[in-house]
Amino acid sequence: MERVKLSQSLEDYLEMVHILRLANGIARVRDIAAALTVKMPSVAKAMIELKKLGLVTQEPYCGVELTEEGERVAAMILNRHILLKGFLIKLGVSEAIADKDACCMEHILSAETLGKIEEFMKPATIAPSAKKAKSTRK
Amino acid sequence: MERVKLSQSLEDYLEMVHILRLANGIARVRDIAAALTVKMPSVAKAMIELKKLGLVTQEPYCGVELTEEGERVAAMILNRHILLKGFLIKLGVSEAIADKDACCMEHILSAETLGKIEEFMKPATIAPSAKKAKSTRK
DNA sequence: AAACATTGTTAGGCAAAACTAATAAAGCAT
DNA sequence: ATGCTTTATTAGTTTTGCCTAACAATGTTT
Repeated sequence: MERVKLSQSLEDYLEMVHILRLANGIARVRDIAAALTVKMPSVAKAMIELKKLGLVTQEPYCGVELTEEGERVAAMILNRHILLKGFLIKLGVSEAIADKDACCMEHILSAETLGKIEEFMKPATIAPSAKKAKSTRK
Repeated sequence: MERVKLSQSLEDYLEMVHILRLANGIARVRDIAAALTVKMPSVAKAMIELKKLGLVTQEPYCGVELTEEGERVAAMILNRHILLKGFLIKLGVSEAIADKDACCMEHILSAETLGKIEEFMKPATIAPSAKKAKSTRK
C-alpha cells in the first residue's frame, strides 16, 4: 500500500479514465483530451506518469486500462467529486457550476473537511443512527 | 476598472501583504516568506509581478505597500477567506484545518458558489426575506 | 567606524503542465 | 493494396512558480 501523492492534474486524468471507462467501456486518448479540454500530447504525457506510478496500463495505440490500485484511487476521487457536487447542489448551486467547483475542490480539501461534509449530507439518508450508533440522537 | 486575473499564487501573496499590514502595520519580504513558507526570492519575484499589475508599490529594501486597487482586491480575497473559514467551522471543522482549506478554496470557487455559501451563513441575519423588503425585523 | 548579522535582490536552474509541429501507427476507403 | 483520415506518440518550447547561491544594502555591535 504505497501512498502515492498525485498532483491535481494527474488526479483529473485518472478520474477521467475511470469515468470514460464507466461510460463507454474504453478510455481513448482522444476522448480524455476532449473531456479535459487539453490536447492529446498532454494526455500522452500524463498517461506515462500514471503508468510509472502503476495506476494505469496501456498497450501502445490502445485504450487506457486501470490497474487494481488505479481503480481504487480513481473511485476514491470520483466519490469525492460526487459527494462535493451533491453538497453544492444542496446549497443551491446550479448543477453545471456545482460540477465545475466540485472538480476543483476534490483535489484540495482535507480529510477532516470531507468527513464533515459527509456528515452534513447524511442525516437525511441515515436517520438517527450512524455506523456505530453514535449517540441517541443528534 | 481593469479586470486583472491573478494566479492563485499571486492572490496568496497579495492577501498576505494585506494581512501583515493589518497585523504589523508593515509587510516585509522576510515575513511574507515566512508566513507563506516560501523563500525570500520567491516573494521578491511575486512582488515584481504585483507591481507590474499595479497592485503594490515598494521602495527598494522597504516594506511592501498596497495601491488603492491592490487594497480593494486584497480585501476581497480576505473576505472570501473569512467567509469560507467561518463556513467550515460551522460544519464542524477544526479551526486550523478550516483555515488551511479556506485558503485553498478561496482561489477556486465560482461567484455562484460563494454566493450560496454566503446565503447559508446568513439565515440568522436575514430571516425569510432576502434583499428587497428588509423584513420587519433584523 | 569596522565587522558581523540581517534583510533584500539578482541570476540561474529545475519541475510541472500545458502547447505546437512533426512523425508514426491504425482504420477505412475506393 | 495503395492512399487518406483519424488517432497516438515524440520532440521541443513556453510559462509558472519554486529553489539555491551569490551579491548588495541595511542595521547592530563593540
